[in-house]
Amino acid sequence: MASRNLWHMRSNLLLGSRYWTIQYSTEILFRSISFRLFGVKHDNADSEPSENKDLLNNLLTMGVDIDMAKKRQPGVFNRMFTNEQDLQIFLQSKGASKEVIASIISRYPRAITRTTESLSKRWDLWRKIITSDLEIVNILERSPESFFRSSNNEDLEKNINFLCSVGLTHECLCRLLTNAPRTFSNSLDLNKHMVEFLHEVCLSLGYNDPTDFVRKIIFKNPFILIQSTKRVKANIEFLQSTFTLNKDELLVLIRGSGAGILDLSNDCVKRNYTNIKEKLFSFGCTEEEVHKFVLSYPDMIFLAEKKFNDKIDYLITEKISISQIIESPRVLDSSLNTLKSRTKELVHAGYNLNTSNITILSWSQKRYQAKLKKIRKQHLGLKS
DNA sequence: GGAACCGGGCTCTGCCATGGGT
DNA sequence: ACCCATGGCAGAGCCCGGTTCC
Repeated sequence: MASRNLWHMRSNLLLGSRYWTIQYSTEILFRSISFRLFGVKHDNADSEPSENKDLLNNLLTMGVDIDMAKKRQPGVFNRMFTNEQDLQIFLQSKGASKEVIASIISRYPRAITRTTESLSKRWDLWRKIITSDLEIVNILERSPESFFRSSNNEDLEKNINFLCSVGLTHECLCRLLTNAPRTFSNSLDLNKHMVEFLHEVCLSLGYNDPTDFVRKIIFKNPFILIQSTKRVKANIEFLQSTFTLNKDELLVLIRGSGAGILDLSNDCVKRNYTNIKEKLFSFGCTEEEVHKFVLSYPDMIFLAEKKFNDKIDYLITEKISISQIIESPRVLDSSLNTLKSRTKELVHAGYNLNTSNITILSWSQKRYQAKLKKIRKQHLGLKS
């Protein structure tokens, strides 16, 4: 997933500027909200509304991309009161760099409408779960909307209590907030709704410990609470009908290896699965083989058409048979680049992929290198 | 000792639509 | 008429290593 890979880049960019803080002065903390006395929309469309000048100047000084901000939330620019300077001071005190703050406001301008008191309270609630300010800054930089979209701190607090009552450990809550921060900006009702839905699914599948079920699913798939029940329901139905699973089999799948694919958009699941099926049919596989193949490694449904086909086609060109692939579905775990470099190295070392085991293609780097070394040694021994 | 099995670690935002409030 | 809060959607992998098995 491209967006997931970007995360590393983003955190690296942040590293350079994250290790500095500003002494939090109470004088600064309790500064009044900046406001424009005549903060109503100007009638004269030709001239820049004078009431916006302070705001625009402030934002420009802060390095905010005003065009982007205006495009995203134009309403913010018509407000009488905004709080950009206090927001900046607040975030700086938490260790956010100027660039990060500018990026946050550019992407989620409504952030400047929050009061320092509200921000401070919200921050403290997040700090109940996440132990360091910098980690929170990191999340905000990734996803400003998750923190700023709601100012309902009461619901946030109730959400935390609710998720605790579901039986999630502190560690799990931390993972949830780090990976799916939107979960905590959901209304309490929305989160409850999903948990109730999962309870129902659990009971309908004949498992009488719904709490355990929900805990397992959230552990396996921290993103589940930011999906719609409609989406999750459709995906469960898809799994059941496509693979004609009985209750037990479905239960094992969705709280195990299939938990992740509940997040995918329904079209995407169907599209990717159809592609897998057609691709394998084109090599003469039966429907039964396709089912067995996908169920043995459901995550392959994450693979978009191009990636899946490219990997299969590449392996075939390397004289690996389709039956070898469906016997070892986890080889598709590896990136195309890994598959390419390893097949080349192995062939060069005298390893016959067509007659030997191909699971080596998906081993961890450490194990793979150790094995490759032995293969090379063996090959040299045979030659001499 | 080496491979198979299997589970886990990382990891989800940015945009649009809509209903409610003023 | 406008803004805000919030629900929902599209999008789309790779790697590691502990334990068990032979």
